[in-house]
Amino acid sequence: MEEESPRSYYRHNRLKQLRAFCHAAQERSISRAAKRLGLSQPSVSLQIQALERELGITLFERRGPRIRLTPDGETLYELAGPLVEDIDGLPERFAAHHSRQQLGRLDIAAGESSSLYVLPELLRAFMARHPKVHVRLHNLTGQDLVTAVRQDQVDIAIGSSLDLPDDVVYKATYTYNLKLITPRDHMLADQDEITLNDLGAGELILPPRHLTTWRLVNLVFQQHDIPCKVRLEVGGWEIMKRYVELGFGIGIASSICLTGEERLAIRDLPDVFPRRTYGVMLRRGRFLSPQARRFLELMAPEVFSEGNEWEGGVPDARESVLVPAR
Amino acid sequence: MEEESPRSYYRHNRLKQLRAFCHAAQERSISRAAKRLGLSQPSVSLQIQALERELGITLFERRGPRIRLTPDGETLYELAGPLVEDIDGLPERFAAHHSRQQLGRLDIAAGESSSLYVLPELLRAFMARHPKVHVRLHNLTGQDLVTAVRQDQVDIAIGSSLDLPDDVVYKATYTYNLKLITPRDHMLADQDEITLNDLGAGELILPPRHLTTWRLVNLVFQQHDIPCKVRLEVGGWEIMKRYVELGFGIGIASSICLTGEERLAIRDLPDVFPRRTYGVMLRRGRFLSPQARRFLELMAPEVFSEGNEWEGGVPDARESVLVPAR
DNA sequence: CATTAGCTATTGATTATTTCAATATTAAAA
DNA sequence: TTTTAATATTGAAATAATCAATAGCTAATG
Repeated sequence: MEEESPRSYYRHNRLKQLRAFCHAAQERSISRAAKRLGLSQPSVSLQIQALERELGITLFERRGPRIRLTPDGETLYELAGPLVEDIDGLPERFAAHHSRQQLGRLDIAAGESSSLYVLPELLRAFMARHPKVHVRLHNLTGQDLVTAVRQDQVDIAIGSSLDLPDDVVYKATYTYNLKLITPRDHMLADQDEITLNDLGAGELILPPRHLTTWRLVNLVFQQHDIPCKVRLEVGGWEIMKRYVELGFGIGIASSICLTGEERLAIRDLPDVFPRRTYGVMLRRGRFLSPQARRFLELMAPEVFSEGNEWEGGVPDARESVLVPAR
Repeated sequence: MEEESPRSYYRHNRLKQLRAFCHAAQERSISRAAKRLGLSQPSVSLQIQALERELGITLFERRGPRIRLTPDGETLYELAGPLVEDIDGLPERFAAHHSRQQLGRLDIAAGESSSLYVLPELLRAFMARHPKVHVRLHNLTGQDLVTAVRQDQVDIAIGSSLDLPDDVVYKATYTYNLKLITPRDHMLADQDEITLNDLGAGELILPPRHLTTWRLVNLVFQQHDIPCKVRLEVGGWEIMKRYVELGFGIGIASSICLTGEERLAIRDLPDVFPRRTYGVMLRRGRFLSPQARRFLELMAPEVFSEGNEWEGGVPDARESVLVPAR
């Protein structure tokens, strides 16, 4: 009786059969069930017969114009009734799930500077507005950021990166300059013009190699063929500022990490240093969760507004990180 | 976009769509899903497309030869996955439910005499064999017994009834005589022949009017046009026996309730009293639960054996209660 | 006891849906 | 760039669902 191929196992429209059966069981009448289902009576009758034939059981006593559930029918109704209701109510339940967008998770990858200086304000606003979203902030740097985005380990990444693969989109949202920081009593603090040579002359304190700034600074010196003596490589911006204050040397830092409370002299750098941007990295073509979309709207409404090219679609524009934003 | 008629609401094969979707989500591949389902790749692809169209959402990112679930897709998979599995596993779960026949309920309606003298032995055996069946013994009499059977309030009824409607089948399983019971020192205890007139002469104690015996006795006296003086009507067999012992009169009782331990004289009645039968009442055409079928097999194997006309079918034979069984 | 009312089953033609083979298209990998 | 391996599309064929008409059944009614 039972065939083997998977094809035959899923045969016919089992749901339609069960629906016909369940409604008939509830109404205690095939005709009424047909009316409720918007079908003809023979249609419902045949569905139930097919179900009985395929299951090899009798579901209804049929004594002329009356039908009654058999014990088997009762059993099946108990099993199938909830399932049919659940499936037929699926669109509504889905919509409900979808509409309370407060729920869910948001995974953000960010570098140290983003985490320290860019995100706090943003996250405060976002979490206030979406108190039930569970946010996870992953600390990654450089290429790991890109990898996390490519492999869907996070919804979005915040940071700046020099070279991006084709399938990652970058949207710059903040622009910052690199600044020279020196002790207040340093020679360069009052000097009119500052040249690359002044910087390369020594005493330079740089952030760790895996940060974009390190690579950027190195790139500039190489392009201008100017040697660059580095005194110290430190583990982060706050540490660099501290060592500059203490007179260990001069540093090049993103203006983003300068709050104005430091006891430092802050000077512009020569124009050869490009402006840096911080922005969002997304896997190209990624469908964003509602939470992620909300976050992006909050972060840069003019770029990620509801209903623009991001809406459920494939982001297409690319921007070089080395080109100033706007 | 959404139509209103119930017809359009249940349209297409929603289950097939969800099945295609869920398998594709698990396999992360439409082709592999198709293979598992025994379908062609375009078939599954089209099912998923239809589902997306009808739900108005995108379930998969499609970037060339790769697909990934969108957030909406993940949500739907969480909702629909279990449902699809449940429905596709329904035949197995049904079979499982069906095979552990120990479970379930058995509703028996019975009169006082059946409950007191016929059923205990039967129920002990049945309950020992089917320890998990929940048995409910309903105490009803006369027409209520019939009503309960007709309205499916009980699975079966045990008792004897004088007139049965067409849609109730009666199967006699035990035959009993009516007996005359008197005090041991009563005049009739030693009399050779006992006539109707002897009985009607007075001192008769009868059971309550709603019992079959009462109607039967009355019928016999009426048919023979013999007056019958009743001294006392009591509430049950045990009570009647007690009052006869105490010398209040003589009684007519079913032999079924005479255990032999009574301090009574027991005499046969004139032949004009028909033999009574106790038996099973069933609604004609009723599909019996496995429990009920087991009980009947136990009660009268020769009548209700596995695989005879009762097997899921319509019992057809009728028997008059006034015709001696066998 | 025949009749009616109300329901279900059956049938055959019709319609809608699903399916497949062949083919086009796509994007990543070689 | 070509290859590869996946999905999308298409149009025709197979399959399943549907309906109108009708037959059959039972219980209730006069």
